[in-house]
Amino acid sequence: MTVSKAATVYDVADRAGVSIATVSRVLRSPDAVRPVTRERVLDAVSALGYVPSGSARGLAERRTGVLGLYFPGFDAAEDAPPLDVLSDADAPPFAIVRDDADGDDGHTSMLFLDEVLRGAELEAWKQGFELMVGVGRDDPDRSTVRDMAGRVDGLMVLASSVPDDVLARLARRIPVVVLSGPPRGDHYDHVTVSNAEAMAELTRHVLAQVGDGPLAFLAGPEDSPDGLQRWEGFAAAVTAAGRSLDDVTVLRGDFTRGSGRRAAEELVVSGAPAALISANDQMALGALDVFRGAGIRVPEDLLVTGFDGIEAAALSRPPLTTIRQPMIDLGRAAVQVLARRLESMEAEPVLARLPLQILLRESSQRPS
Amino acid sequence: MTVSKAATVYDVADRAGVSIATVSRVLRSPDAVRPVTRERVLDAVSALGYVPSGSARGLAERRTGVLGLYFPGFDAAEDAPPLDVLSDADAPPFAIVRDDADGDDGHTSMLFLDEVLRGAELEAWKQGFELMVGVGRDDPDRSTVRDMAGRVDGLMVLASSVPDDVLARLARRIPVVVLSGPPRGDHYDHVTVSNAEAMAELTRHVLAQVGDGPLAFLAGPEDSPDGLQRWEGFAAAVTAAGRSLDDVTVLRGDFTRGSGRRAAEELVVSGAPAALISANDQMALGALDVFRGAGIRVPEDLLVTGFDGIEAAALSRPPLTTIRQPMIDLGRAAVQVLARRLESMEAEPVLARLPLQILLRESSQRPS
DNA sequence: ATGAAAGCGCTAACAA
DNA sequence: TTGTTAGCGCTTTCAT
Repeated sequence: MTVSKAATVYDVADRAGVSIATVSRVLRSPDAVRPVTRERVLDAVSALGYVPSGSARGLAERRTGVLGLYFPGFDAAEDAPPLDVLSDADAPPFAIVRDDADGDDGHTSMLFLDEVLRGAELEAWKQGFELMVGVGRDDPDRSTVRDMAGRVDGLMVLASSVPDDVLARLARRIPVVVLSGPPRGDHYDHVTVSNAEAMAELTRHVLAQVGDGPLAFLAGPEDSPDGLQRWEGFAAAVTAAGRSLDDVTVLRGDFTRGSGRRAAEELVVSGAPAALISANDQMALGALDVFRGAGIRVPEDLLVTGFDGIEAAALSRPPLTTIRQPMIDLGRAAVQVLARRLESMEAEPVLARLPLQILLRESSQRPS
Repeated sequence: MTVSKAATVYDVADRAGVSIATVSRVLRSPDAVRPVTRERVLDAVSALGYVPSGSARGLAERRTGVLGLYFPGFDAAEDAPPLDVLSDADAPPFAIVRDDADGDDGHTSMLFLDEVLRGAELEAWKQGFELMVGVGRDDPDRSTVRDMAGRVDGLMVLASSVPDDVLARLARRIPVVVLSGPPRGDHYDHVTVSNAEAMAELTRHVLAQVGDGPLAFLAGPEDSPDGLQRWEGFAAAVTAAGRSLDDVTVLRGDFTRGSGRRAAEELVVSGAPAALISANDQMALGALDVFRGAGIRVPEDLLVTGFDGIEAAALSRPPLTTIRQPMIDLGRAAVQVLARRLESMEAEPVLARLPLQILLRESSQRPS
């Protein structure tokens, strides 16, 4: 644990017998320095294990080279058990668990965020930025995101993870790009996807098979913008096909597997439709479970589709047709937009839309 | 895009009619300031949309309040397609894909890192730190991790993502904790798991069922420290049971599903053992596929176990017994260790070992 | 309770 | 090509 009190430019300059300006030059524009001098400086640098202070640089340069990515909070996190590695040193090296669990809800939603993060990190690296991440929690004064805003050159904010007023304030200091979700005014750049259009297309695909057989839609919570857009896409396709929405059985869930199961049970009781369009995968998977149990065959008796493209959707039986968000590309795109913005603050606000992938799988293909 | 040139303490001080020292006080120790004054300052703060500069703070305070997390690179990333959102504005809103893919290799390994990250972020938040993330890539001069080191108060490094010399150098400036993987000397704090012990325990569990029936071990690549530790745990349990390792059929794979399949095919030809212990889940899953195809029943004819606890292991048929790394806790523990270290540089290096979870599932339970 | 002033470590004019 | 020097925006003694 020998952490010496960090060498500075002065130390390096001393040791190399040059001025601090020369040290700085060697690091930032090596060619502006005579090779011999440069060598001497570099030697001093490695001898002292010198690493420039990001804070000092940031202050002098008036830019940090860091981009911030801010996520909505995943509830359960706050009350995670108070792990304490340091005290229980002699814990057993393993624990045995009989595991009969069947898939956890909630957990999965994170996977999307992970992918966005990966995309953002990749692109940030390509563009020469570092990445700082933060998660929105029930922070009374939103201090985290504000702290972040003070440390980064630009901020990427996922959907509704930051309330409007806070966002507006941060945007006065640094550029902000809003990711995924409905546009939030023309003061920010946006990167999003065409939820409604893709859902409409998928609905057309289903309608083409079921003709005017009975339809059910499994909706998300009322306050979900995504859920709403998906419903709108569905509704548009249905009406465009000359059918009335009154014929459609609309069930409301909360995006969890459990709520999907409950909805399906209702359907089983009231008589199964020809197709069930779900606003997300989790609910569709829950429904699939129930249908299997009830002896309703998918896709022979009933077509089912989801939305999101989670991994479990590919592994279900039958594999679930779904629409996949290009999460990695969302992250990458956000960084690109931000990087561009950083170069020209005057340009018009951007609204980039990324294409969704409709993954046709067995659950929506009626056997001919 | 109205990004004004960021207000500073001076602006706030002017507007509130106080000195910059008072502004600073209001923000850092509000009680040291008379309530009326404080109000006046806070008003100015929100009127101006003031957000303190992290760089200036970091410089003055000599600590940034940021922790760094550095991952090994996931190869394929570098040559990701050169996405360009800004140019193709009128791309179609969706694409239709007939998806018959059966599970992708490689991708999954990332999930672990994601969880570590989540744990680290959670704990960083609890401890009042921000988190910066970086991925190790084939960076000639490792500039990314060095940049990070210059910006953070402490660094968490995953396994072998940073070469020894670089690591040693960074550790001269800031505390470093090494996560998961074999200890790398006593200059760093470590947080890791007991690979070998857990594998030994799992092996005992299997041995208890197969008696002295023939055993096969599906090993990872030779140069994998994890793979090695797992083999050692297995070997220890086998010898402790009074059996010779010469009886064991050892197959070598590369941690991919494909290599698991190939190994299983060999086994099918040469005659299946009573149990197959695999060094990771992917390979075990590949093997499971082959056995099913060959009409070998798991667990009736053959027990199979994996290692890692990936999601697909819970969804396979039969569900795969495996050992799960406590990835979230690894992340949390790393932050805890780092935070502790930041308070006392003199304390002895820590080596924290987290317990693994042995998840017993159908694939290793011979029906009685 | 508040203000004045000295840095924190670096970059970037400007001089030499 | 190299050195001198004035900030960058904040925290923190030390006075008052």
